[in-house]
Amino acid sequence: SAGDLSPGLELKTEPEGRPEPEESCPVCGDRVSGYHYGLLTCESCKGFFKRSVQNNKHYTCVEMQSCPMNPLQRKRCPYCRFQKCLAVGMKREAVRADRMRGGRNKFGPLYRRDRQMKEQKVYHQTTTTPCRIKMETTQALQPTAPSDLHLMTGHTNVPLSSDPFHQCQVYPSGMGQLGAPMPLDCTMNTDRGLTPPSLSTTSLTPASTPTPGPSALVTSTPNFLDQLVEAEQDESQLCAKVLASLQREQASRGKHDRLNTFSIMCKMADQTLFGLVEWARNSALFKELKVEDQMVLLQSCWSELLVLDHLCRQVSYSKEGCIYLTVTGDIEVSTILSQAGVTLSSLVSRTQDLVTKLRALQLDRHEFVCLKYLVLFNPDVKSVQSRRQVEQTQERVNRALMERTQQTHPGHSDKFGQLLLRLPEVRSISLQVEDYLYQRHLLGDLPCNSLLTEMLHTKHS
DNA sequence: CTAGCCTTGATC
DNA sequence: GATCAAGGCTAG
Repeated sequence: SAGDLSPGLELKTEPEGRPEPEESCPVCGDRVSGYHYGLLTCESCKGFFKRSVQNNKHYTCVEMQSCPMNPLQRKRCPYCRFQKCLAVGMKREAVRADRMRGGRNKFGPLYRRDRQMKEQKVYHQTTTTPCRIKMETTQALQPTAPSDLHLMTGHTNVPLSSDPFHQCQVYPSGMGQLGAPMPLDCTMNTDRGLTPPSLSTTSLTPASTPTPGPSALVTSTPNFLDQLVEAEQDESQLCAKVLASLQREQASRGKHDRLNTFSIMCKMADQTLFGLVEWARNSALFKELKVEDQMVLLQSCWSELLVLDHLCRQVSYSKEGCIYLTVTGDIEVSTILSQAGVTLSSLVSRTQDLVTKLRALQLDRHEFVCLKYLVLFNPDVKSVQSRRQVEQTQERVNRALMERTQQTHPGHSDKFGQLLLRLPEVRSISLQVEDYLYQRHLLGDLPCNSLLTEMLHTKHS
Protein backbone atom coordinates (compact mmCIF):
# COMPACT_ATOMS: atom_id res chain seq x y z
CA SER A 1 0.00 0.00 0.00
CA ALA A 2 0.93 3.63 -0.06
CA GLY A 3 2.43 3.57 3.45
CA ASP A 4 5.75 2.09 2.41
CA LEU A 5 7.55 3.47 5.38
CA SER A 6 10.36 1.17 6.26
CA PRO A 7 10.27 0.25 9.92
CA GLY A 8 13.62 1.90 10.43
CA LEU A 9 12.47 5.16 8.96
CA GLU A 10 9.28 5.00 10.92
CA LEU A 11 11.23 4.78 14.13
CA LYS A 12 13.52 7.63 13.29
CA THR A 13 10.65 9.90 12.53
CA GLU A 14 8.96 8.89 15.74
CA PRO A 15 11.43 9.68 18.46
CA GLU A 16 8.94 10.24 21.21
CA GLY A 17 7.00 7.07 20.49
CA ARG A 18 7.66 3.98 22.53
CA PRO A 19 10.99 4.10 24.35
CA GLU A 20 12.76 2.30 21.55
CA PRO A 21 12.49 -1.44 21.84
CA GLU A 22 15.03 -1.59 19.04
CA GLU A 23 18.12 -3.38 20.19
CA SER A 24 21.18 -4.26 18.26
CA CYS A 25 22.22 -7.80 17.55
CA PRO A 26 24.41 -9.05 20.40
CA VAL A 27 26.58 -10.84 17.89
CA CYS A 28 27.31 -8.21 15.28
CA GLY A 29 25.39 -5.10 16.28
CA ASP A 30 23.11 -5.13 13.26
CA ARG A 31 19.40 -4.53 13.56
CA VAL A 32 17.49 -7.34 15.25
CA SER A 33 14.72 -9.01 13.35
CA GLY A 34 13.21 -10.96 16.23
CA TYR A 35 14.01 -13.82 18.55
CA HIS A 36 16.14 -16.44 16.94
CA TYR A 37 17.55 -19.55 18.63
CA GLY A 38 17.18 -18.19 22.10
CA LEU A 39 17.55 -14.44 21.87
CA LEU A 40 17.08 -11.32 19.82
CA THR A 41 19.43 -11.32 16.86
CA CYS A 42 19.64 -9.93 13.37
CA GLU A 43 18.46 -11.84 10.33
CA SER A 44 21.93 -12.58 9.05
CA CYS A 45 23.26 -14.02 12.29
CA LYS A 46 20.13 -16.10 12.51
CA GLY A 47 20.86 -17.53 9.08
CA PHE A 48 24.53 -17.95 9.82
CA PHE A 49 23.84 -19.81 13.04
CA LYS A 50 21.30 -22.04 11.35
CA ARG A 51 23.67 -22.98 8.53
CA SER A 52 26.49 -23.60 10.93
CA VAL A 53 24.54 -25.94 13.15
CA GLN A 54 22.63 -27.67 10.36
CA ASN A 55 25.76 -28.43 8.42
CA ASN A 56 27.79 -29.17 11.54
CA LYS A 57 30.38 -26.63 10.51
CA HIS A 58 33.75 -26.48 12.17
CA TYR A 59 35.52 -23.26 11.40
CA THR A 60 39.02 -22.15 12.21
CA CYS A 61 40.33 -18.71 12.91
CA VAL A 62 43.50 -17.58 11.21
CA GLU A 63 43.94 -14.74 13.65
CA MET A 64 43.81 -14.65 17.41
CA GLN A 65 40.22 -15.81 17.82
CA SER A 66 39.08 -12.37 18.65
CA CYS A 67 38.10 -10.94 15.31
CA PRO A 68 35.92 -7.84 15.31
CA MET A 69 32.22 -8.52 14.93
CA ASN A 70 30.23 -5.86 13.16
CA PRO A 71 27.97 -5.82 10.13
CA LEU A 72 30.85 -5.00 7.85
CA GLN A 73 33.37 -7.50 9.09
CA ARG A 74 31.23 -10.35 10.37
CA LYS A 75 31.76 -12.27 7.14
CA ARG A 76 35.50 -12.36 7.55
CA CYS A 77 35.76 -14.92 10.31
CA PRO A 78 32.99 -17.48 10.69
CA TYR A 79 34.89 -19.06 13.55
CA CYS A 80 34.75 -15.97 15.70
CA ARG A 81 31.23 -15.29 14.59
CA PHE A 82 30.06 -18.69 15.65
CA GLN A 83 31.93 -18.43 18.93
CA LYS A 84 30.24 -15.14 19.55
CA CYS A 85 26.87 -16.66 18.73
CA LEU A 86 27.42 -19.32 21.36
CA ALA A 87 28.93 -16.91 23.85
CA VAL A 88 25.93 -14.63 23.77
CA GLY A 89 23.68 -17.59 24.25
CA MET A 90 22.30 -18.73 20.90
CA LYS A 91 21.05 -22.23 21.37
CA ARG A 92 21.96 -25.11 19.14
CA GLU A 93 18.99 -27.07 20.44
CA ALA A 94 16.70 -24.59 18.76
CA VAL A 95 17.92 -25.67 15.34
CA ARG A 96 15.70 -28.54 14.42
CA ALA A 97 17.28 -31.78 13.44
CA ASP A 98 14.20 -32.81 11.51
CA ARG A 99 14.07 -29.47 9.70
CA MET A 100 10.37 -29.21 10.38
CA ARG A 101 9.05 -25.77 9.58
CA GLY A 102 6.67 -23.53 11.42
CA GLY A 103 5.24 -23.99 14.86
CA ARG A 104 6.81 -23.14 18.18
CA ASN A 105 9.40 -24.68 20.45
CA LYS A 106 10.13 -24.64 24.15
CA PHE A 107 11.71 -21.23 23.92
CA GLY A 108 8.37 -19.61 23.35
CA PRO A 109 7.86 -18.93 27.05
CA LEU A 110 11.44 -17.77 27.39
CA TYR A 111 10.95 -15.22 24.66
CA ARG A 112 7.80 -13.96 26.28
CA ARG A 113 9.51 -13.65 29.64
CA ASP A 114 12.41 -11.84 28.08
CA ARG A 115 10.03 -9.42 26.46
CA GLN A 116 8.27 -8.82 29.74
CA MET A 117 11.53 -8.20 31.49
CA LYS A 118 12.55 -5.67 28.89
CA GLU A 119 9.21 -3.99 29.24
CA GLN A 120 9.71 -3.83 32.97
CA LYS A 121 13.10 -2.27 32.54
CA VAL A 122 11.70 0.40 30.30
CA TYR A 123 8.84 0.88 32.65
CA HIS A 124 11.10 1.50 35.62
CA GLN A 125 13.20 3.87 33.61
CA THR A 126 10.28 5.99 32.57
CA THR A 127 8.26 6.09 35.75
CA THR A 128 8.96 6.19 39.44
CA THR A 129 5.57 5.03 40.59
CA PRO A 130 5.46 1.32 40.06
CA CYS A 131 1.99 -0.10 39.94
CA ARG A 132 1.09 -3.10 41.96
CA ILE A 133 0.22 -5.46 39.21
CA LYS A 134 3.50 -4.91 37.50
CA MET A 135 5.39 -5.56 40.68
CA GLU A 136 3.61 -8.83 41.11
CA THR A 137 4.54 -10.04 37.70
CA THR A 138 8.11 -9.08 38.27
CA GLN A 139 8.23 -11.01 41.45
CA ALA A 140 6.81 -14.06 39.85
CA LEU A 141 9.39 -13.90 37.14
CA GLN A 142 12.33 -12.92 39.22
CA PRO A 143 13.67 -16.26 40.42
CA THR A 144 13.81 -17.86 37.04
CA ALA A 145 15.04 -14.90 35.14
CA PRO A 146 18.81 -14.86 35.27
CA SER A 147 19.37 -18.58 35.32
CA ASP A 148 20.85 -18.81 31.88
CA LEU A 149 23.99 -20.80 31.98
CA HIS A 150 25.60 -19.02 29.11
CA LEU A 151 26.09 -16.03 31.32
CA MET A 152 28.85 -18.00 32.85
CA THR A 153 30.54 -18.74 29.59
CA GLY A 154 31.44 -15.11 29.26
CA HIS A 155 33.95 -14.88 26.51
CA THR A 156 35.85 -18.01 27.14
CA ASN A 157 37.62 -19.41 24.18
CA VAL A 158 36.47 -22.93 24.51
CA PRO A 159 37.53 -24.83 21.45
CA LEU A 160 34.52 -25.98 19.57
CA SER A 161 35.33 -29.61 19.79
CA SER A 162 32.95 -32.43 19.21
CA ASP A 163 29.42 -31.61 18.46
CA PRO A 164 28.26 -35.10 17.94
CA PHE A 165 24.84 -35.77 19.17
CA HIS A 166 22.93 -32.85 17.97
CA GLN A 167 22.01 -34.46 14.74
CA CYS A 168 21.03 -37.81 16.08
CA GLN A 169 17.81 -37.55 17.92
CA VAL A 170 16.28 -40.36 19.83
CA TYR A 171 12.70 -40.56 20.80
CA PRO A 172 12.35 -42.76 23.80
CA SER A 173 9.14 -44.67 23.68
CA GLY A 174 6.23 -43.61 25.78
CA MET A 175 7.05 -39.96 25.90
CA GLY A 176 3.75 -38.30 25.60
CA GLN A 177 2.84 -34.79 26.44
CA LEU A 178 1.80 -35.21 29.98
CA GLY A 179 0.05 -32.33 31.65
CA ALA A 180 1.90 -30.68 34.54
CA PRO A 181 3.80 -27.94 32.83
CA MET A 182 7.15 -27.33 34.39
CA PRO A 183 8.10 -23.71 34.88
CA LEU A 184 11.17 -23.85 32.74
CA ASP A 185 13.66 -26.55 32.13
CA CYS A 186 16.57 -24.43 33.14
CA THR A 187 15.33 -23.44 36.52
CA MET A 188 15.09 -25.10 39.85
CA ASN A 189 14.31 -28.75 40.10
CA THR A 190 11.40 -28.62 42.43
CA ASP A 191 11.18 -32.36 42.46
CA ARG A 192 14.50 -32.80 44.13
CA GLY A 193 12.74 -33.98 47.21
CA LEU A 194 11.69 -37.16 45.52
CA THR A 195 15.09 -38.07 44.28
CA PRO A 196 18.12 -38.42 46.49
CA PRO A 197 19.18 -35.04 47.74
CA SER A 198 22.09 -33.10 46.42
CA LEU A 199 25.55 -33.39 47.72
CA SER A 200 25.64 -30.16 49.58
CA THR A 201 26.83 -30.35 53.12
CA THR A 202 23.39 -29.83 54.51
CA SER A 203 21.93 -32.81 52.79
CA LEU A 204 24.72 -35.17 53.61
CA THR A 205 24.81 -34.32 57.25
CA PRO A 206 21.59 -35.80 58.56
CA ALA A 207 21.92 -39.16 56.91
CA SER A 208 25.32 -39.95 58.22
CA THR A 209 25.16 -41.55 61.59
CA PRO A 210 28.66 -42.65 62.41
CA THR A 211 28.26 -46.05 63.93
CA PRO A 212 30.01 -46.04 67.26
CA GLY A 213 30.95 -49.61 67.84
CA PRO A 214 32.06 -52.17 65.28
CA SER A 215 29.03 -53.13 63.26
CA ALA A 216 28.30 -56.59 62.02
CA LEU A 217 29.93 -55.58 58.81
CA VAL A 218 33.11 -54.38 60.27
CA THR A 219 33.93 -57.54 62.09
CA SER A 220 35.07 -59.89 59.46
CA THR A 221 32.28 -62.15 58.41
CA PRO A 222 32.31 -64.74 55.71
CA ASN A 223 29.41 -62.90 54.01
CA PHE A 224 31.19 -59.62 53.90
CA LEU A 225 30.98 -59.44 50.14
CA ASP A 226 27.46 -60.74 49.97
CA GLN A 227 26.34 -57.97 52.24
CA LEU A 228 28.01 -55.41 50.07
CA VAL A 229 26.38 -56.84 46.99
CA GLU A 230 22.96 -56.92 48.57
CA ALA A 231 23.06 -53.18 49.09
CA GLU A 232 23.35 -52.64 45.35
CA GLN A 233 20.48 -50.90 43.69
CA ASP A 234 18.40 -52.62 41.14
CA GLU A 235 18.98 -51.87 37.49
CA SER A 236 15.28 -51.73 36.77
CA GLN A 237 14.84 -49.15 39.52
CA LEU A 238 17.42 -46.94 37.94
CA CYS A 239 15.78 -47.42 34.57
CA ALA A 240 12.44 -46.35 36.00
CA LYS A 241 13.96 -43.27 37.55
CA VAL A 242 15.67 -42.26 34.36
CA LEU A 243 12.49 -42.75 32.41
CA ALA A 244 10.46 -40.74 34.87
CA SER A 245 12.98 -37.94 34.79
CA LEU A 246 13.04 -37.95 31.02
CA GLN A 247 9.28 -37.91 30.83
CA ARG A 248 9.12 -34.92 33.10
CA GLU A 249 11.61 -33.17 30.93
CA GLN A 250 9.92 -34.04 27.67
CA ALA A 251 6.54 -33.06 29.02
CA SER A 252 7.77 -29.55 29.51
CA ARG A 253 8.88 -29.27 25.94
CA GLY A 254 7.05 -28.95 22.67
CA LYS A 255 6.78 -31.61 20.01
CA HIS A 256 9.49 -29.98 18.01
CA ASP A 257 11.84 -29.96 20.87
CA ARG A 258 12.65 -33.57 21.42
CA LEU A 259 15.50 -34.33 23.75
CA ASN A 260 18.60 -35.25 21.82
CA THR A 261 20.81 -38.13 22.73
CA PHE A 262 23.23 -35.95 24.61
CA SER A 263 20.53 -34.54 26.85
CA ILE A 264 19.22 -38.01 27.45
CA MET A 265 22.65 -39.20 28.42
CA CYS A 266 23.06 -36.28 30.77
CA LYS A 267 19.79 -37.14 32.45
CA MET A 268 20.87 -40.73 32.74
CA ALA A 269 24.21 -39.78 34.18
CA ASP A 270 22.50 -37.47 36.59
CA GLN A 271 20.09 -40.09 37.85
CA THR A 272 22.87 -42.64 38.06
CA LEU A 273 24.86 -40.16 40.07
CA PHE A 274 21.98 -39.69 42.46
CA GLY A 275 21.84 -43.44 42.78
CA LEU A 276 25.55 -43.68 43.46
CA VAL A 277 25.47 -41.01 46.14
CA GLU A 278 22.54 -42.76 47.73
CA TRP A 279 24.36 -46.05 47.50
CA ALA A 280 27.39 -44.64 49.26
CA ARG A 281 25.37 -42.95 51.95
CA ASN A 282 23.52 -46.13 52.72
CA SER A 283 26.64 -48.18 52.82
CA ALA A 284 27.54 -49.27 56.32
CA LEU A 285 31.23 -48.93 55.59
CA PHE A 286 30.81 -45.42 54.28
CA LYS A 287 28.62 -44.31 57.15
CA GLU A 288 31.46 -44.94 59.53
CA LEU A 289 33.39 -42.09 58.00
CA LYS A 290 33.19 -38.49 59.06
CA VAL A 291 30.82 -36.47 56.97
CA GLU A 292 33.61 -34.28 55.68
CA ASP A 293 35.48 -37.32 54.52
CA GLN A 294 32.37 -38.68 52.88
CA MET A 295 32.08 -35.46 51.00
CA VAL A 296 35.60 -35.25 49.72
CA LEU A 297 35.67 -38.91 48.77
CA LEU A 298 32.50 -38.64 46.74
CA GLN A 299 33.57 -35.40 45.18
CA SER A 300 36.78 -37.01 44.17
CA CYS A 301 35.49 -40.23 42.68
CA TRP A 302 32.01 -39.58 41.36
CA SER A 303 33.07 -39.69 37.75
CA GLU A 304 35.04 -42.87 38.28
CA LEU A 305 32.02 -44.48 39.86
CA LEU A 306 29.95 -43.31 36.95
CA VAL A 307 32.36 -44.84 34.46
CA LEU A 308 32.57 -48.03 36.46
CA ASP A 309 28.83 -48.23 36.58
CA HIS A 310 28.62 -47.75 32.85
CA LEU A 311 31.25 -50.41 32.27
CA CYS A 312 29.43 -52.93 34.38
CA ARG A 313 26.20 -52.23 32.57
CA GLN A 314 27.90 -52.77 29.25
CA VAL A 315 29.49 -56.01 30.38
CA SER A 316 26.13 -57.28 31.58
CA TYR A 317 23.70 -56.01 29.00
CA SER A 318 25.23 -54.65 25.83
CA LYS A 319 25.33 -56.49 22.55
CA GLU A 320 28.42 -56.76 20.43
CA GLY A 321 29.26 -53.44 18.80
CA CYS A 322 26.55 -51.62 20.67
CA ILE A 323 26.29 -49.45 23.72
CA TYR A 324 23.44 -50.18 26.03
CA LEU A 325 21.89 -46.99 27.27
CA THR A 326 19.18 -48.12 29.64
CA VAL A 327 16.30 -46.21 28.14
CA THR A 328 17.16 -45.54 24.54
CA GLY A 329 17.97 -49.11 23.77
CA ASP A 330 21.18 -50.00 21.99
CA ILE A 331 23.17 -47.54 20.00
CA GLU A 332 25.74 -48.81 17.57
CA VAL A 333 29.24 -47.76 18.41
CA SER A 334 29.97 -47.14 14.76
CA THR A 335 27.10 -44.66 14.57
CA ILE A 336 28.45 -42.71 17.48
CA LEU A 337 31.98 -42.76 16.20
CA SER A 338 30.86 -41.44 12.84
CA GLN A 339 29.03 -38.52 14.41
CA ALA A 340 31.09 -37.72 17.44
CA GLY A 341 33.98 -35.33 17.61
CA VAL A 342 37.50 -36.25 18.56
CA THR A 343 37.06 -36.18 22.32
CA LEU A 344 33.90 -38.18 22.47
CA SER A 345 35.09 -40.69 19.90
CA SER A 346 38.19 -41.34 21.90
CA LEU A 347 36.15 -41.69 25.06
CA VAL A 348 33.78 -44.15 23.46
CA SER A 349 36.49 -46.32 21.97
CA ARG A 350 38.57 -46.35 25.13
CA THR A 351 35.52 -47.34 27.09
CA GLN A 352 34.59 -50.04 24.63
CA ASP A 353 38.10 -51.46 24.81
CA LEU A 354 37.75 -51.64 28.54
CA VAL A 355 34.39 -53.35 28.20
CA THR A 356 35.96 -55.97 25.99
CA LYS A 357 38.72 -56.60 28.48
CA LEU A 358 36.36 -56.81 31.44
CA ARG A 359 34.10 -59.15 29.54
CA ALA A 360 37.03 -61.37 28.72
CA LEU A 361 37.82 -61.41 32.42
CA GLN A 362 34.21 -62.35 33.10
CA LEU A 363 33.69 -59.60 35.59
CA ASP A 364 30.86 -60.53 37.89
CA ARG A 365 28.69 -58.53 40.21
CA HIS A 366 30.68 -59.21 43.35
CA GLU A 367 33.88 -58.09 41.75
CA PHE A 368 32.24 -55.04 40.32
CA VAL A 369 31.00 -54.00 43.75
CA CYS A 370 34.49 -54.46 45.13
CA LEU A 371 35.92 -52.22 42.45
CA LYS A 372 33.39 -49.59 43.33
CA TYR A 373 34.44 -49.66 46.95
CA LEU A 374 38.10 -49.62 46.04
CA VAL A 375 37.50 -46.49 44.02
CA LEU A 376 35.37 -44.87 46.69
CA PHE A 377 37.71 -45.54 49.58
CA ASN A 378 40.68 -43.80 48.12
CA PRO A 379 43.13 -42.88 50.87
CA ASP A 380 45.12 -40.73 48.47
CA VAL A 381 42.44 -38.10 48.23
CA LYS A 382 43.73 -34.82 49.51
CA SER A 383 42.17 -33.44 52.67
CA VAL A 384 40.90 -36.78 53.87
CA GLN A 385 41.06 -36.60 57.61
CA SER A 386 40.74 -40.20 58.67
CA ARG A 387 43.17 -41.44 56.11
CA ARG A 388 43.99 -44.55 58.08
CA GLN A 389 40.36 -45.56 58.29
CA VAL A 390 39.86 -45.14 54.57
CA GLU A 391 43.00 -47.09 53.93
CA GLN A 392 41.94 -49.94 56.15
CA THR A 393 38.56 -50.23 54.49
CA GLN A 394 40.15 -50.21 51.09
CA GLU A 395 42.56 -52.91 52.13
CA ARG A 396 39.74 -54.90 53.56
CA VAL A 397 37.73 -54.81 50.37
CA ASN A 398 40.86 -55.49 48.43
CA ARG A 399 41.47 -58.62 50.47
CA ALA A 400 37.90 -59.72 50.01
CA LEU A 401 38.21 -59.29 46.28
CA MET A 402 41.41 -61.25 46.19
CA GLU A 403 39.97 -64.10 48.21
CA ARG A 404 36.90 -64.21 46.07
CA THR A 405 38.69 -64.31 42.77
CA GLN A 406 40.92 -67.04 44.06
CA GLN A 407 37.92 -69.03 45.23
CA THR A 408 35.74 -68.62 42.19
CA HIS A 409 38.52 -68.82 39.64
CA PRO A 410 41.14 -71.07 41.07
CA GLY A 411 42.40 -71.90 37.62
CA HIS A 412 42.54 -68.30 36.45
CA SER A 413 46.06 -67.07 36.28
CA ASP A 414 45.55 -63.75 37.99
CA LYS A 415 42.05 -62.40 37.74
CA PHE A 416 42.54 -60.30 40.83
CA GLY A 417 45.58 -58.53 39.47
CA GLN A 418 43.98 -58.16 36.05
CA LEU A 419 40.96 -56.45 37.56
CA LEU A 420 43.05 -54.03 39.56
CA LEU A 421 45.10 -53.21 36.50
CA ARG A 422 41.97 -51.84 34.84
CA LEU A 423 41.44 -49.18 37.47
CA PRO A 424 44.03 -46.69 36.21
CA GLU A 425 42.31 -46.69 32.85
CA VAL A 426 38.96 -46.16 34.56
CA ARG A 427 40.44 -43.20 36.33
CA SER A 428 41.93 -41.78 33.19
CA ILE A 429 38.66 -42.16 31.30
CA SER A 430 36.77 -40.53 34.12
CA LEU A 431 39.05 -37.51 34.00
CA GLN A 432 38.49 -37.22 30.28
CA VAL A 433 34.77 -37.50 30.87
CA GLU A 434 34.94 -34.64 33.33
CA ASP A 435 36.87 -32.52 30.88
CA TYR A 436 34.43 -33.28 28.14
CA LEU A 437 31.43 -32.54 30.30
CA TYR A 438 32.95 -29.34 31.53
CA GLN A 439 33.53 -28.18 27.98
CA ARG A 440 29.94 -28.93 27.07
CA HIS A 441 28.91 -27.19 30.25
CA LEU A 442 30.74 -24.07 29.20
CA LEU A 443 28.98 -24.24 25.87
CA GLY A 444 25.70 -24.28 27.73
CA ASP A 445 24.83 -27.81 26.68
CA LEU A 446 24.40 -29.25 30.13
CA PRO A 447 21.11 -28.95 31.92
CA CYS A 448 21.45 -26.57 34.83
CA ASN A 449 20.68 -27.62 38.34
CA SER A 450 21.78 -31.15 37.86
CA LEU A 451 23.88 -33.00 40.34
CA LEU A 452 26.23 -33.55 37.45
CA THR A 453 26.78 -29.83 37.04
CA GLU A 454 27.14 -29.42 40.75
CA MET A 455 29.86 -32.03 40.89
CA LEU A 456 31.65 -30.51 37.95
CA HIS A 457 31.56 -27.17 39.66
CA THR A 458 32.99 -28.27 42.98
CA LYS A 459 35.97 -29.64 41.15
CA HIS A 460 36.55 -26.71 38.91
CA SER A 461 36.13 -24.05 41.51
C1' DC B 1 28.62 -18.54 1.61
C1' DT B 2 25.70 -14.51 2.78
C1' DA B 3 21.50 -12.33 3.95
C1' DG B 4 17.06 -10.55 2.75
C1' DC B 5 12.60 -12.15 1.86
C1' DC B 6 9.23 -15.99 1.75
C1' DT B 7 6.50 -20.03 3.57
C1' DT B 8 4.97 -22.86 7.52
C1' DG B 9 2.40 -24.18 11.36
C1' DA B 10 1.90 -24.73 16.69
C1' DT B 11 0.42 -21.66 19.97
C1' DC B 12 -2.01 -17.71 21.57
C1' DG C 1 -7.37 -15.95 12.52
C1' DA C 2 -3.12 -13.50 14.06
C1' DT C 3 1.50 -14.21 15.67
C1' DC C 4 6.20 -15.08 14.92
C1' DA C 5 10.11 -18.16 15.14
C1' DA C 6 11.28 -21.93 12.74
C1' DG C 7 13.09 -23.56 7.81
C1' DG C 8 13.51 -22.55 2.64
C1' DC C 9 14.83 -20.05 -1.39
C1' DT C 10 17.83 -17.47 -4.19
C1' DA C 11 20.02 -13.08 -5.92
C1' DG C 12 24.61 -11.54 -5.35
